[in-house]
Order: sequence, then C-alpha cells, then structure tokens
Amino acid sequence: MAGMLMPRKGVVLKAIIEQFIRTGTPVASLDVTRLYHLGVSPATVRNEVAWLKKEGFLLQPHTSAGSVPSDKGYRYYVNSLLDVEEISAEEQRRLRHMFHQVEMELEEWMGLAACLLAQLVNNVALVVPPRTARARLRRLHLVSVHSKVALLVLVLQDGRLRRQLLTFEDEITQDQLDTICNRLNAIYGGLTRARLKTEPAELSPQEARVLQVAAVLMATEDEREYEEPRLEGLRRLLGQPEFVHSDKALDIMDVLETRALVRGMMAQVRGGDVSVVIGEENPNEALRDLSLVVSRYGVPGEFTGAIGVVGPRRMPYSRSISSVRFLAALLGELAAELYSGSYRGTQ
Amino acid sequence: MAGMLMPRKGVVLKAIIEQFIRTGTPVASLDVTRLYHLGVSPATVRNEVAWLKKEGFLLQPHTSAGSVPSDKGYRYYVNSLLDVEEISAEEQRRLRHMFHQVEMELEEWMGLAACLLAQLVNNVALVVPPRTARARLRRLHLVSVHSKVALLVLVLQDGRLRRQLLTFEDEITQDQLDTICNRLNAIYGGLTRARLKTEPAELSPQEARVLQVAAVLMATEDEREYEEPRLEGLRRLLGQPEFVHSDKALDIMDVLETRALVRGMMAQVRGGDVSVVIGEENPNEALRDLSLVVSRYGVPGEFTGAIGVVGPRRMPYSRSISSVRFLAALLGELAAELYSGSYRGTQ
DNA sequence: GTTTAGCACTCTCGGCCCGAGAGTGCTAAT
DNA sequence: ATTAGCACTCTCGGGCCGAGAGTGCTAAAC
Repeated sequence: MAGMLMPRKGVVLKAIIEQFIRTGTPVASLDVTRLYHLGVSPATVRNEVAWLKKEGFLLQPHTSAGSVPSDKGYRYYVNSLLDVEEISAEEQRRLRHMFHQVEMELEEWMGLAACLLAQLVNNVALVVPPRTARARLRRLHLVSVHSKVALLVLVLQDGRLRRQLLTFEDEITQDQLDTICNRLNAIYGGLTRARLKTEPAELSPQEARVLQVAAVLMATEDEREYEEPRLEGLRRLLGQPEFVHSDKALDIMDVLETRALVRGMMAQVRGGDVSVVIGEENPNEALRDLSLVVSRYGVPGEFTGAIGVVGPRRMPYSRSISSVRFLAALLGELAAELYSGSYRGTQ
Repeated sequence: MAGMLMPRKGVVLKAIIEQFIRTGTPVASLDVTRLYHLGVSPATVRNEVAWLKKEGFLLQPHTSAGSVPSDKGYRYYVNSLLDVEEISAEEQRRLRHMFHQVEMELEEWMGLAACLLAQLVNNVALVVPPRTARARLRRLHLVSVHSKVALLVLVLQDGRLRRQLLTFEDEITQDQLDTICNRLNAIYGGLTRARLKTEPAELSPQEARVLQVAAVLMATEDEREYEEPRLEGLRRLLGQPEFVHSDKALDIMDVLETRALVRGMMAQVRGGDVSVVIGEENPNEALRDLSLVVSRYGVPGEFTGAIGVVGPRRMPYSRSISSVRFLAALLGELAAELYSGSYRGTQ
C-alpha cells in the first residue's frame, strides 16, 4: 500500500473516483481534464492514468473503456485522499430536532436513524439495537390475565422489555401476584442472570417458578446474538445501476434475509471511530460486492449497538462516513439516557 | 362471469393454469394433452383452447406461443375449479408443534408464522399484528431510572407493551412511584382512553402527569393505522421468473417500503374466510401485478390482525389458501389466549 | 355434429455480422 | 517532462436470418 502518491497522481485518482461515484460509468481521462481543469493537457493525464492502472489503483473493464477504481484505489482514496466534510451545524440541528419530536423510545429512535441514514446516503442503512453484554434485571411485574395465567413483564436495566405468559397450578389473584413481585424485586432487582441463581432466599413455589421463568428469559437474552436490526432503504440499494441486472440483487436479498449482513457488519466494527470495508476486503464471501461504512455507538464496555451503511463499492464515502459518525454519536447520547440514566446530551 | 363451463373446457382450463403455475412459461395445447392424457386428441384440445381464448379465459402473449391464464381465467379457476387440499393432519401437528417450541410471545408467533408461510408458498408472507379497535389499559407500571426520571410501562389488555421515559420536576423514589401505580391501577385499570378522561378522581400533580402521558400513549395506539407487519420471503418473491427483469422488482420494493402493501392487503380482508385478489382486481394501482391471498385472524369485533401471501398472479393458489387458512386459525387461537385469557385451543 | 389428421403460416428467440464510436496506447516532436 | 497526433482495439446497438415452436385452418373420419 506504498506511501503517498505524487501530488498530481493523487489529484487525478481522486477526480476519477469521485466522478465514478457520481456517474457509475467508467470515466475517460479526457473527461477528467475537462471537468477539473488541471492546467495540463489530456495526454499528461493519460500518462498518469496509465501509471495508476499499472500500479493497480484503477481497472479497465475492457481495452477501450475509461477507468474504474479498484479496491486498492478506493482504499487509498478513503485513507489518504478523502476529505470528510462533517455535517453542517445547521443540518445537525435539523436532524437532532427530528429525534426530539418522536416518542421518547429507543425503537423509534433507531427507526428514525435508519430512515434518515438511508436517505442521506441513498443506500441501505442498518441499525443494530444496543445491548449490554449481560442482561441485568431492573424490575419485574406480573399482570393477571385470568385465574391461572399471568403475564410476566421484565424490565431490563437498559430499558428493554420482555414478556412471557405464565401458567400457575392454582388460581392466583392480582394481589398475590403483586406480593410475589415486590418480594422478588426487593431481592433480585439489578442482578444479572448468573446472580439470580446464587442469591439465596426462601421462596414459595410460585415465587420460585416466576424467578425461574425470568431467568430463562434473561438467558435467551444473553445468548441472542443480535437483536433484529432496523433496516431501511433496500429500495435505494436495489435501484443503484450496478444492480439493475438482478443476479446480484438476488444475492443481496439472500444476504439480508439470512442475517449474514448483520453478522458481517458486526464483525467489522472496530472500536472508536467509523470503519470502512471495501469490497473484497470483506471476509464474508457474500458481501464481496459491497462496501460497508459502520460504527459502534453506545458506551464501550457497557452497551453497544452498531449503525452503518451498505452499498456498492461505488458509494459516497465522504457523505457516508460523516453521516454514520454523526448518527452514531447522536444515538449514543440518546441511548445513554435510557440505559444508565446519566444524560450526556449537548445543551 | 357466466355459469359453469362445459366439463371438458373446465378440465382443460384447469390443466393449463396448473401447468402454467408450475412452469411459468406459456403452455402449449399439445403439452396439456401429453401430460394429462384426457383421452382426446391434441386437435380437440386446440379447439377448446381456441374457445377459451375467444371468451377471454386465456391470453396469448404473441401469435405463436402457448396460452397464459388471464385474470378472468384465474378467477374462474379459483372460484369453480380449484380443489383446496387442506394441510394434512400430520403436517398440522408438525406446524403446531413448532409454535409450542418458541417463546410464548405474540411477536415470536407472528415471526414464525411469517417464516413458515413464506416457506410453504415460496412467496412473500405478511403478518399484521392483531389489535383491538380501542386500546384498553390493563395495568401500568413505573420503574425508577434515576432520581427524576422513570420508565412508564403500559400493559394493554391485549398484551401489548408500550413504554415511555418520564421526567418529573422533583426527585421521586421507587416507593413513591409504586404508590402512584397502585392508585392509578385501582382507578383506571381496564379502561379505554376515552374513559381515562371522564373517570373522576382526585389526583396529585405527579399522578396526573403519569396519567396524561399514559393517555397520550394510548391515543397514539388508537390512531396508529397498523402495527409494523412481519414480512418474510422477499427473496422468494424476487426470485420468481416474472421478476428477473428487475423493473418490476423495484416497483415491488416501493410498494413494500411505503407500506402500501399492508394498506392494500387490509383493504381486501373480508370477514370470515380467506380472500383471493387477482392482479387487476386490486384497487391499488401499485399491486396490479400481484395477487393476494389473505385472511383475518383473531376474534371478530374484538381484536383482529391479518395474515396473507403476496405473489405474482402465477401463484400456487390452492396451497396458499390452505396455508393461510390454517395459520390464520392457529394464530387466532394463540392470540386469543393472550388477549382475553380465554384459551380456545384444540386439545 | 363432433373429433381428428395434416399442413401452412406466423412469430419469437438466439446467434451472427457489421459499422460507429469511444478511448486508449504509442510514437515522435516540443 | 509534456504534448500532439494517429492507429488500434473493443464494446455496443441494430439489423438480418434461420430454426423451432405452436397455432389456425381445412378437409376427412367417426
């Protein structure tokens, strides 16, 4: 991946990539000369292009077509050429405002974030709900459904709700249920699943039963790999010119339906900032035609989700990076509020 | 839509439609003769086919191709020719069993139903959550998040959960929150939104605030047209040969993302049994290329959702109808358990 | 009158060819 | 190192054609 390109080679590469990202058709050296008048003749540009091809930054679909960026080209572009234009303060305010207008609920925020992101980058946006490494019980409630059946509602520390129907051997009233709740909450509130078992207590059969079901629910939470992610903008992705001949479109649907995308995406989120994965760099076979721009959000070590963009290699990287970065930060703030109660919002 | 077709005309039409549903290519009269040896010569079949074409039951893509069913043909087929083969008892047991293996939760059931249906019919399956016409509050809970913030959890009569963060002016403890809960539950449990306002009571400012937020949440429930539906098998639909040229595929994505499909589908569910809507019969412009097989499920008048299949006109109607019918009944049973507590399950 | 056989006719589909156009690569001059 | 000029290559789209499929019709048979 060598060092820096000679300044002009970089300019040419950048011009070609950005032109290609816009139009999607191979770009001719002449076009570059015309559109970004560099003060040199087309022939000079051709020489540079020839060199970039030789070195593998550009590809030629066929002998006499313009050039197309290779993965190596994109990579160099993203690492060294790209100037990420952060979202303007005004735009940030506008977006923030939208989040304050919807219900104060994580689900809503994620849905909105996915919608906005998809719109901003005109590709598929994916938001994976944040979760704690280990589910922690905040509180449980029992609601009588009828004489022998009750609805168990678990409120987890991070605000998630789980419910499960529960059948008792004998009839049981709401008052009795309330008593059970109060006792269990007093003893087990704030504990992880593992601690539910070790915490000693004398429990009635019913209490034991409720506790056991709660433990099972929390266990499935702990084991669940990822929550169902929000996914938006499929239509935009499939509308990209690279997918009009739909062989690839079907592959994409496969990737999405099998959740392979989520797993692939989660595998790529490095700590801290936004990661960019380009085409063949992707370890997941099925994602080789796609590029990913992803970021974690949340409080590292405590609870994390992921948000990202999926699109063809030919993707507006600058816009994607800035959008993902901004929304990740925003979601992080919002989620922190729900999770730990310590609101770290700006202003 | 005339009366019954002469017996043999019916047989021929049925044969052609079923063959076309299998293969997707226009079917030649000769093929019919070969595959379903009817004891008549190809020429006779050709005459019948000619008649069916003249009457508009069949179409010819071009002068010298086989025939393709028209909407009128499909309609006659569905109404008069189709013998719906109900799902075998053994299969029913197998499917039922799967529902008893997952968590006892409506969400899970709907997801499973969508998956199974998509698989059974190899098309898109859609499950719209059941809902009551008017949300009814079963119980509410308050969970302290931190000193001034609490999580309000609403348990609706039909088992749905809603939550909302709530900020108080002053610090408030869990004990105080519990007191508020108990009072509000005693007064307002089981009421609809409208009744929340009329029920007179002396409330503290905090209680009033909680009640007000609860009322708003319930109002948004009442107004919400349809819940986010479960949708499965998009890949299968897009994989159908009629969509390999992806112009239509994009249209479909549009329909799905704009929720037009759900609205279109809900518009078509008649009472009682499974409804079939074929192509142009669909009032919704965007669904003109698709056929729907849908059914309500739930307890009419109390709470209803919908389940259905979306596919190209060329769809396995028999299988679709029996699958939808069965799963609608099954979901109805399961949901009834959650909703009213009156379990009407078999066995 | 209905059914059957035979045959000509029509229309699509895939392959092929070909010319236009685009864009490069090379060479030689500046 | 840069530029001008030119020949070369390769794709793309259109038009052409032959094969094959399937019908529609007519005339004979039951």
